[in-house]
Amino acid sequence: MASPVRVRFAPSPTGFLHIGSLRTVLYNWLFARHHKGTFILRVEDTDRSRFVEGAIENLYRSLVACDLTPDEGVAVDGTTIIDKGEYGPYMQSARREKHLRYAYDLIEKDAAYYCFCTAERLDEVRKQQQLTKQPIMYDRHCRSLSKQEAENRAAVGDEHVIRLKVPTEGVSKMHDMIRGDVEIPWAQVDDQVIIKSDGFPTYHLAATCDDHDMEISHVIRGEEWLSSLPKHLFIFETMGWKAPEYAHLPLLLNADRSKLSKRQGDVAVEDYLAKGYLPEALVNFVALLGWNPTADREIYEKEELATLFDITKVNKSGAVFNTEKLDWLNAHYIKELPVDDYLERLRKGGFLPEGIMAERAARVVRERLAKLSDAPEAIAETVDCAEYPSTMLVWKKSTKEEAIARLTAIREYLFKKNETWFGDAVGMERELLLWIVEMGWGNGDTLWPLRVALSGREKSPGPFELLFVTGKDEGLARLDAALQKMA
RNA sequence: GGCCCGUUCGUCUAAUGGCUAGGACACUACCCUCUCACGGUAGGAAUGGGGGUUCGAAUCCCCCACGGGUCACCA
Repeated sequence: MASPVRVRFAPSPTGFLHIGSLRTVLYNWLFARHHKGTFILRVEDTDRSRFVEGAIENLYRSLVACDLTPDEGVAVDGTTIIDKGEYGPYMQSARREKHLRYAYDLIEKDAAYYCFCTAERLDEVRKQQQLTKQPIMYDRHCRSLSKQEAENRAAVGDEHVIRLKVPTEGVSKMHDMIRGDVEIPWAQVDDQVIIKSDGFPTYHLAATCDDHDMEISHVIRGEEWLSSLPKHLFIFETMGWKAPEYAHLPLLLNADRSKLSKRQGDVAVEDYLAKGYLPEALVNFVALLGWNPTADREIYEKEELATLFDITKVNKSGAVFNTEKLDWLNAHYIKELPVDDYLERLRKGGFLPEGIMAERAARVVRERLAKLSDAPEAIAETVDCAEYPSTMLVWKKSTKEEAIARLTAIREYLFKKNETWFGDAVGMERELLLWIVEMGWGNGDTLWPLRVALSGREKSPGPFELLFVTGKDEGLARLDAALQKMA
């Protein structure tokens, strides 16, 4: 009689979807799908000072773009933010009354207390602790206040917070699905503020209460939360609630192994998407950062990952976010796209210049793209004939006279073809190669001048592909220009 | 600094006591070839160090080193 699996992603609306968060989202999503459970989006907006306008819409857009749309919770319908599901509200700030009630329950159960210490006093205490090299913690000054006195002061309007009254000795024993058993001495755990002086709860209270109320079965989150697990478990225990199971994911790192940060490159999913990384590639890549189902494959679809997913097999150590491999994966996905889909994505991303030649060039350069944003330059180089010296037209093992002869003959040959003949690069190649053999020529001395005449470049796509791009008239014009140069 | 977590090729990883530690990216060489790209083949490249346990250790235990996380009225 296993209870249904319900997992959540609970970001604070402070900006964009971080690439590390994408992996957290993905693992939650995979876990939910694997267990036929529900994936929930809850927005943790209890710190009003950090709220960023448009952040939720932005975040949600990234989730949708990666096809990781939550089943339940906060959603964006057009331009309005709505709740989807029976466990709302899913905007944490709207649950404030509940949090407050739970905080008073905790006081009732002698697991929390009022604290009237000023910021100045707290600063002073911290300074002292720093000087004497003591652990930096709240000195529990208000913990000994009588409940009656504290309540009176609070009732009179004395500015206060509510702190958790954690045990002071022994160890907190925890279990993590990835790391196994973990123990943290209570002496290391602070009397954390759970209700701020503005009356809003902090993460520790809000997240645990909401996880309980929303019947979250498994909490899959970043490793940075592991050290505060004792507090969370303490709340579950004193409230008499069944705690969810926990999995703390290893962090994503910069190349220098520090925590992945903005300083060293893009960290926003939207930035990667805007640069023309395909969501499929991004998801595939990020899934394999910290976990791998078989060891001898790199390409996986999301659905397949979901059936294979095993949270207990996730690595314990952080993974460097290495863009080189992402590029390779993305190039692979670009090559696998159906042509129409490929062109459509280029167009949507703003990477496809106007014009029939540009579209033809887009087909030709596809295999050279690591990301869609590479397309405009590649297309331009294929469409435009560069300025070049006449000497470039001569193949290394050939002569100017031979180049002129070949180009003249080719010009004549192409002149007799109709426009549709140029629409089939593969057909052209077959026929021209045969013709070259018939004429007793070599590929190099023929194709090199042809290709240079069409591209004006040492390096370029092949001559047949270039003819496909230019079409008949432009192709002939470029041959004429080449012959002119050598005249 | 206290506490917690971690440590397999440069990077992502596989191998949960038992073949010469496997794959991928990147790199190099070769092949294909009119150039580039694609593709193909091959190659170099790792169990942080030291002690144990065991017939046998990347794998289990201990110590050290190193890295990361955390120590807010932020999440």
